[in-house]
Amino acid sequence: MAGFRILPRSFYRRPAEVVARELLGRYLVREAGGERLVVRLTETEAYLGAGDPAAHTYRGRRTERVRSMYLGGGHAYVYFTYGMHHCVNVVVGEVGSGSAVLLRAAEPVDGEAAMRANRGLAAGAPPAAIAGGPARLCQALGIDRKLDAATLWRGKLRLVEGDPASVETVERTPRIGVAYAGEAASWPLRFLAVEPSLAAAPRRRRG
DNA sequence: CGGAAGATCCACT
DNA sequence: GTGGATCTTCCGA
Repeated sequence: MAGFRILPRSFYRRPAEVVARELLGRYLVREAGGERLVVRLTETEAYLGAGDPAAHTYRGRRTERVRSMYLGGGHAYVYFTYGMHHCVNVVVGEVGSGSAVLLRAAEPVDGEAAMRANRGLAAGAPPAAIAGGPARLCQALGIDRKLDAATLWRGKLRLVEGDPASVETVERTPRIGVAYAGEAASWPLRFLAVEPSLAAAPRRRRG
C-alpha cells in the first residue's frame, strides 16, 4: 500500500543516481488551491554536479539561477526554459554538491481533474498526457519558480514514501536533450519505471 | 551589451 | 518528422 510518510532528509543525502533510482514509485504531493494533488513518479534523471557537462552546475558554476542546487539534499530546484516551460529537480547530496534529480514524468494518483484543468486538456485526453514530461508535470501541479528552493520535507510541495514496491523493473537509458554534453550525453542516468501493463500492450506500428 | 541556445511541448504535414 | 512559440539566462566582447 502507498504510504504518505514524508521522506527523511537522509534519503536525499546520497549520490544522484541512487536517489534517482529510488524516487521511482514515490509520491509527489502538491497543496494548491485548497486541493491536494498527488502523482506517482515514473521517470527521473540524475545530474551529477561539477563533473557532469550536462548539469547546470558543470565546473562548479554558481549563478543566481542555480543557487538552490547548492542548498543540499531535500530542496527543490525549479528552472524556466524555452521561454514557456518550468522543470523541477530534487536537490541531492551534501550542501554545496550541486547535484540533483530531474523529475521527468509521473502519473496521477489524486486530484486528476484539477491537474487536467491545470493542463488545459480535453476530457478525452489520456492520463499519460497529464504529467508525462518534465514541463507537463510542472504545469499539472502548478509548479513554477516561486517553488524554487522549497523544502520537500515540509511545505506545499512534499515527497512522500509512496509505493516504491509497485516498480517491478527499472530501465536505464541516456538522458534526454543533452546532446551538447559530449561524452556525458551517453551516460545511462535516466531511470524509468517499466509498467507491466504497458510492457504487455501491443506495439504501435511505425509509419 | 548583444547574440545565442535551451534538461520542452504542440500543431501541422 | 519538422518547425514555431517565447524569454530567461549565460557568456563573450
